[in-house]
Amino acid sequence: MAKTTIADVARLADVSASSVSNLLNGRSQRMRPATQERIQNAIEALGFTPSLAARQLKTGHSPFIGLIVPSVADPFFGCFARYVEEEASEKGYQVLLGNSDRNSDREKRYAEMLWGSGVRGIIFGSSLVKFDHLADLYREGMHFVSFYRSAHSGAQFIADSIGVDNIQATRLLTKHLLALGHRRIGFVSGPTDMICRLDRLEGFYKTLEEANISIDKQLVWEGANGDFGSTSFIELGRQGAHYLLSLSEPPSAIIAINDMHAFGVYAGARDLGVKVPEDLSVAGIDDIMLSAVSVTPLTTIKQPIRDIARLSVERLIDRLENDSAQEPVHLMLPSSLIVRESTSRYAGRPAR
Amino acid sequence: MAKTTIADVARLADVSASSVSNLLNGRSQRMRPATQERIQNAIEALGFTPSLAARQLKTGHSPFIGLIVPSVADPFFGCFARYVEEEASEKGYQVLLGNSDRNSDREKRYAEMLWGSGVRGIIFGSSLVKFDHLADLYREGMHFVSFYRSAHSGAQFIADSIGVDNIQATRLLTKHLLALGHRRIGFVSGPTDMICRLDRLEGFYKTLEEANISIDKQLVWEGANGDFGSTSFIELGRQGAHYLLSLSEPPSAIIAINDMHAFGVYAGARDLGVKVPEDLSVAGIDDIMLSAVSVTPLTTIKQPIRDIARLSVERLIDRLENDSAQEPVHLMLPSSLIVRESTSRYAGRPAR
DNA sequence: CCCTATTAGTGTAACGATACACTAAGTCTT
DNA sequence: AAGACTTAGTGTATCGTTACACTAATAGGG
Repeated sequence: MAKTTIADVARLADVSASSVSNLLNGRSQRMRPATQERIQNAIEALGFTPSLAARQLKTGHSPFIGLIVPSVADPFFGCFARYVEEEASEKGYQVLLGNSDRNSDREKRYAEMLWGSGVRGIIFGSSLVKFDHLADLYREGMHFVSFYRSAHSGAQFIADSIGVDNIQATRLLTKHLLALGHRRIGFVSGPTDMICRLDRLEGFYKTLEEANISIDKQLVWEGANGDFGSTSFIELGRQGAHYLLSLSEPPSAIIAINDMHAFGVYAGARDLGVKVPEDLSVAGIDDIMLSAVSVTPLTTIKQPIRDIARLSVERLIDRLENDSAQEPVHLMLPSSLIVRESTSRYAGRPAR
Repeated sequence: MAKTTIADVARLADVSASSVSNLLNGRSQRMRPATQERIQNAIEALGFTPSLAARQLKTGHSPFIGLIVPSVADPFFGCFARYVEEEASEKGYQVLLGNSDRNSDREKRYAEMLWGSGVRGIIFGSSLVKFDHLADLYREGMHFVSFYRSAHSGAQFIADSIGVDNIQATRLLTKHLLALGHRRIGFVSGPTDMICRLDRLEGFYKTLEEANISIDKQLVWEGANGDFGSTSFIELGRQGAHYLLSLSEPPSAIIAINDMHAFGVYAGARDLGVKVPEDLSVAGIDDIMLSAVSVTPLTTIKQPIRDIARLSVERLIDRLENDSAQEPVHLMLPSSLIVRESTSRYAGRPAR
């Protein structure tokens, strides 16, 4: 119960505390194998584990990284969090989890708590358009890796980012629906406070333009801004579907900003007796686990989430350990269209 | 960039470091309001945050709690993790996340890492039947709160537990199906290495017995034990459905060990052209967010997950802060049956 | 107006590990 | 055999905070 210290080990092994410390820190070439073994035995006999607090106080860094996601209850971010934790754990780091609800105040408060805890690197699962709330911490020396924050943001500083090309993602989706004959395509985006959403919307608009289809702003549902945090993505998707399907000229296909919203669109369509895919094609982005096995398997864009998680952790740890003042890194991984059963050829009539 | 310390604050406010420390630790009655304000201003001017490492080294405890779940990628545990984080954050604690895949070695390794990091309390989202791998840490002084570990376990020690009555849960479900006329009821449990699963199975058996229905062990699918960790709950549910629906006398209803498995059963039924609920009734346990809005909304047992999370955090922090050597606490919260559309009256024929 | 309480602070020794400069032997080299 | 070098360690100050024992000054009571 009373904590065993390096001094206890030293006493038992009949060496100085310095030698124990040397062994612990890989300077084992500085002692004879016999001494090494004696220390090793003492460590095991006492069940000694070094105090991270003391170590951190002395060395100035801790084996923790922060992970801030909108909500780990969302399957996409839950999955991301899992891979991040797995990768970090393999590299000897532990993950401190925070849920931001995409609220910049919460992000800031959380990041500051982490700084106080000695954490010097944070992975963000979301990228708010506004990033300046973290500028102070960045200047103090905090490192950030953001899931998809491309270089085009006008922030006061630029963090590393890793993700997919979101413009390309919706381009693939839009082209797919156009090829199926759809001409009135709805878009359920929710609040466009994140860069990835802005880009997804842009890919959608661009592709329509290129196909010479006039853009009807009515077909883009951004949701109510107020109650965002408390309402789940599913519920938002449902509201979006209700809105779009109640238009005087409803769309025959809907792209949702992500798969959870798409499931909400399923639910909304079902509420109104609209059948997917017969009456309405639906497509999402993310390819969460459920999308493949839902009763109507969802057409979507697969994000290489495991790779993104792995690379994010690698990037962050590299920054942490070789505090290289390199240029920020922006990686864009390929994403791919996965056609399942939720999209079908335009039946020549509106959804309802 | 250079860390500001309590001494910097003291210098600026023209007081001793002790006074700053006193203010920081709520002993503000020991100084005049004017002094207090001077210190406060200095803290803000310098953007000072105390070093947790130093504080921890001195006081011996850290504002961290561990959370170990099978996988945060699973929506149920993701949701649990979110509520735990929220509650902990409100109480000034931060959450260190670990994914165990329900592997006791991983649990142990993780718990030891946490101990080394100064963490003195862990919340477990799963309760392996075997618990002894944590006995050493328990003796050293680690506190555990487990999601549902009832008193009946024959472990070397007993931790606090909070959860629902799982026997009651499957009793409600089984009675519901019996009332709908089902007599051959399948059960997709997956590996029964967790206490909650054992109890759920027990509730199922007991209720059948009470109804004088002979138990056919064939109807209980426990899955392959080997590849467990890597296979998702959905995939397991699907395999279970394939197995049960291919029996010479298939069941007309299936209870799944949780909602994710139930979605897997949906998928498995769909693979074989079996319609839910017309041909097959399906019920789950958990009531995750998706269950209410899936294309066939799922009949399930609602777990008061938010309350469980809240109480778990409260319990743990109480143990941490008032190291009361009280008796272990075992709380059982009520759960309730939620009937949706995935269960229907027995049609008088087997599923296929 | 002296003695005792109270108020408003301060000084110092830890907490446990580490890095660096140091030393006392032993080993080469020529 | 003397000097240089290597090996195998050790001593000590330090990281930033806190708890506790301490003190100086003011206030109150008789």
